[in-house]
Amino acid sequence: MGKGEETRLAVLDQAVEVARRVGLSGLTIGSLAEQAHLSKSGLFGHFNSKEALQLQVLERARERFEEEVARPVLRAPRGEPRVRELVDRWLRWDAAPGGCPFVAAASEFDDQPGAVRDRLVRDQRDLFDMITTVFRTGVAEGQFEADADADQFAQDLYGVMLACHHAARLLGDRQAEQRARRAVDALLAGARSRASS
Amino acid sequence: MGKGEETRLAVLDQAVEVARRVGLSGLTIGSLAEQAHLSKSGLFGHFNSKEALQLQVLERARERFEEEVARPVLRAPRGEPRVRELVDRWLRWDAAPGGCPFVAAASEFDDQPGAVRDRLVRDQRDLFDMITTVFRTGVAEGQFEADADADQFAQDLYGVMLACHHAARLLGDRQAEQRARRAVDALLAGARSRASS
DNA sequence: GCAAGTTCCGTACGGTCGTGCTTTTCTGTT
DNA sequence: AACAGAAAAGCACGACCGTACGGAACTTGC
Repeated sequence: MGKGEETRLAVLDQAVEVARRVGLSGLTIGSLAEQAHLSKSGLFGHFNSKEALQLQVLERARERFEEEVARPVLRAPRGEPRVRELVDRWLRWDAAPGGCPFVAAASEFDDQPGAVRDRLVRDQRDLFDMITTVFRTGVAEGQFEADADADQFAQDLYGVMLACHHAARLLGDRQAEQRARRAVDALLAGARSRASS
Repeated sequence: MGKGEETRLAVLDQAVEVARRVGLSGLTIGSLAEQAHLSKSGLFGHFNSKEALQLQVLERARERFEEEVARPVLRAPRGEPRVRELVDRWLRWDAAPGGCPFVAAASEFDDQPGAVRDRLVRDQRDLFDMITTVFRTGVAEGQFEADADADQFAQDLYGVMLACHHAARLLGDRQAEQRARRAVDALLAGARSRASS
């Protein structure tokens, strides 16, 4: 890895942290350069446009999410344990200072067309697909009701995470995470296959 | 109402619409002035600072929410009908072009201290209080389990709304609202008092 | 240890931001 | 109709934004 690549990654890692707090459009070349001990033009040279920077920040955040959440989850036993592993890791990811960068970015760009929004939509779709897949695996294992709606489960679970994010972050509610876990319990209880007959 | 007050309100109403799309920090004096057919300084004179403008936008949004959602809800029959009325009106409010202005503002300011954030927290707390009150009324009516957790219900319901907001707005999912209603059904089913013995 | 190429800095430009000041235009009252 | 006060315009400012370009400083391969 050349020197350039090295500093580029360092800048991106820093930028992801900043974006958690101020969002993608809150990022500025100047302040990022300052934090990286670079000149504005020095930093700019690595990206050539602000939009490219934002896209790469998004990509880096996605990589991190896959490392810390998505991939490890697939190593947990199929079905309910895997769902719980997902929730655990997701909550941990979300609890990082500044919260989840995608949540911040999502509400910024949900009405602003462009490459960033497109990328964001793709990532969010992938996330939903990941959830439904994990859930459907549980169905295939016979742990969840055969006619349970995976898309419904995904949206519900996402809502639990968002509510936790907001309650904890904005309102400073210490019990938000605990409530989120209870909500997941209820979700799972509703999906669990009844031992009928 | 003098002329000044009249244009001030017109500007604020316009600003609320804009803030739904670009957030509170996305508001700029210049573009607002253009839309209001005013000069920058002409508009600025009504607020004297951008932060004051943001605060007044927040206040106007709150007024609107109370008119369109909070107050009418209290006229619905206590208990489950009232909860459903809340969900109905809230979904309608949220479906307005640009979505809910508070959702946009909340993730912008959840990590940026200041008067705007403080105001936002207050409003959000009031919203949660409203939900818990509506729910507890249902408990008092005997429609919901006596030991049901109103705070849990509020966070869950808020999550349903947020998930709907994001799925519909960012992902363009047409079925998001329908899923939200199903989620509310499940929530209510879980809270409904069992006709035991 | 020198040449080639990458990495970074200095500086500058046009633009927009929020914000003051002064002056003109409009409103409402007597 | 005249006048006092409010409302809006005009203009200027300093700051910061993203972007561009040329040269200095450093790496790297030979």
